[in-house]
Amino acid sequence: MSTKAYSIKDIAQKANVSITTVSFIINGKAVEKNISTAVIKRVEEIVKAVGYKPNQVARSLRTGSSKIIALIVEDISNPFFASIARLVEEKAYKRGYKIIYSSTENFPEKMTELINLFKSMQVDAYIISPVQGAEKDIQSLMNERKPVVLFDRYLPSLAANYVGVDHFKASYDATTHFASTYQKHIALVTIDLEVQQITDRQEGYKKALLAFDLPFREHLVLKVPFNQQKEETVEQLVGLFKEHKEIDAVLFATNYLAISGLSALKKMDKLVNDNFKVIAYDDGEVFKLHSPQISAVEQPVEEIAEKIVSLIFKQLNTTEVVAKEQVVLPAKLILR
Amino acid sequence: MSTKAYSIKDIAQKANVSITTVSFIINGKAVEKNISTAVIKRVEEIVKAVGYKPNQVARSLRTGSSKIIALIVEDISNPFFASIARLVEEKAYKRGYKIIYSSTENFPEKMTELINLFKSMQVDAYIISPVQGAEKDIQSLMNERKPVVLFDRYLPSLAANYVGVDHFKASYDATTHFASTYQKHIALVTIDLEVQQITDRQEGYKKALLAFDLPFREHLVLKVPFNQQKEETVEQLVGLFKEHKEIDAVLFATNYLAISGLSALKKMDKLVNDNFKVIAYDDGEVFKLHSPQISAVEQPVEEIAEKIVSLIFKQLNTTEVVAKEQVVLPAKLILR
DNA sequence: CTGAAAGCGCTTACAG
DNA sequence: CTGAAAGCGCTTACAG
Repeated sequence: MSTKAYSIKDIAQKANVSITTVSFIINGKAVEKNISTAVIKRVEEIVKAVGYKPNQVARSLRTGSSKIIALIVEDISNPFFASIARLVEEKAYKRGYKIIYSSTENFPEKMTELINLFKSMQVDAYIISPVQGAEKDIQSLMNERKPVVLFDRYLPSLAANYVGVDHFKASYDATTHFASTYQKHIALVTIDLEVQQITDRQEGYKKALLAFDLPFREHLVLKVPFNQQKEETVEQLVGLFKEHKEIDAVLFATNYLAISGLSALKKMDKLVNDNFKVIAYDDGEVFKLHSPQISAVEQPVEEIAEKIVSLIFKQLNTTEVVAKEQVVLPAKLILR
Repeated sequence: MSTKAYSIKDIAQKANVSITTVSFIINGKAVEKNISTAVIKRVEEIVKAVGYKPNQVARSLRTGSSKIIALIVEDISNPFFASIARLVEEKAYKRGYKIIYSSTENFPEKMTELINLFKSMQVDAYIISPVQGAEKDIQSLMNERKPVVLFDRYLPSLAANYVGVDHFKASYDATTHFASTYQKHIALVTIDLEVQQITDRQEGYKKALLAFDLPFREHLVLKVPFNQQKEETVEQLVGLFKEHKEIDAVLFATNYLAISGLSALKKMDKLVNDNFKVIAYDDGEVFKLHSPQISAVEQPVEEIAEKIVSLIFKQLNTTEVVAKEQVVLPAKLILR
């Protein structure tokens, strides 16, 4: 039963040629190496007959390339990351690469550990949604000339490839939409992380208020602690809405904050309508099926994934140093 | 800049010992092998100083173990699979294993290809949500004594480890709930796959009707083609609800069917209430935030993941043949 | 047109 | 208490 896998040696023996010849043939170098058609045919038939697959581990050890790409995100089950994971997998697979993933839960130590682990696995390239404090680790990867693409979060101190969304514009547009429909007390619900893609959203909100001569009111900006339990966030939001009855519009800076927000409203029996408008971040079925439907800032997942993969393979396909690119894609404001 | 990684040889040289000694020390066999404390200390200090990490690829080639577990599902971005992926990753990571994933999109050929690929990567174990027609491939894995755990879908012809949910009981209970609140025309919306976990849901529905002396009406069961576009499904559902105005309850057999169903209702401006009840499959924020809230059959994701991982490691931790287990967990009917 | 041999970085049976 | 050496399964520079 327990059929030991065939090795290149077995094939060579069966075909009565050297393993060199077999290697050339299975690697498509037969013609280049002037192997006779008779030999090629004989070897290929044996390969097919016994179902021989070259041992990738041995190949990796010899070539230094594993055909594996690491995907490091905060949480693979987050719908945004799960979608990216799916699309990236599909695109990489077509090019003969597999994806190995891991979730950092936003811990820099976990990030360090993961990168070391992946290094020792001779992973060929890295797609990373970085945490604050991962700069040295990522820099070390780049020093070793490993293809790296950061996404979602930007690390300003790092000259790295990056694919993300224009969060400033997204929240500027969202806030502008509120202001242009004469909402006067626009709240922003965000998290207390000092990372660029979050602060950008706050800046966009501020600047849009300014453009409409609306005052920036500190107390209308709620910064929810990162990693806080949902129940607690809902409580905080109920508090905010009760305390500031003048609020007539809310922009939520993340998907899950918007979900907590809608839960809070449901709890309070408060309706979303022209006197209380809502825009969520990242679109999803939740928002489409809500009554009324909820407007949302949609990140272009397909384009993000495509860009990530193309940047990775641009590096993988050359030994030269490729100029770093920072790609910022527009989000789409979907009004409902 | 491009610092080549240190090898065991480098460490041995620096420490003035053989690579054998270094190997024993880094593998925790120093005491067992009676290495002197002085040597141990010297080597450990050098290892730490240069940040040496053993090359996993070389180790894999030598030992035949990669410390990688393959996760093969239909679609990693499906929330159910994404949650499982997350939990399995976390649990495996704690035990020193990493997860490599791939989506089959329900194609048996992709499944075959993936398994061959993973074999050549010397993956240590397999967690698979199988497609119909993958029996031989999975059997070949088991013949090679690779730990395998199937989940979500059961393949009756295979004596394999399996973790899943009692779908018969889940839909029996859901239908019973409808019947006991005097709904008379209970529809079932399912897909046209002849896999056990789907047919079980139909059987549960049928048997529950029978128990309440309700007739089984063919035209109240809609079998949506697998892989059909959402828009088309919504149209079909609108058609069903319009044509059969007598329907007063609907059980949806999957998460996405329920979402299509709610979209259809929204489109028709038809409300969910005591005259038209709905139960969805797999719980989620969509159902909690819907107005009114939607009842749902919830699969115990945490328990499923825990059981999968424990079955995998039971096999990984022994060389003996472990008796196969079929674990069927109860779903939870959440009434709202 | 084809092959012998070195070497990728480890682990481990064997020897002393 | 420690080391020399074989070998895991490949690829490739070199030789003929």
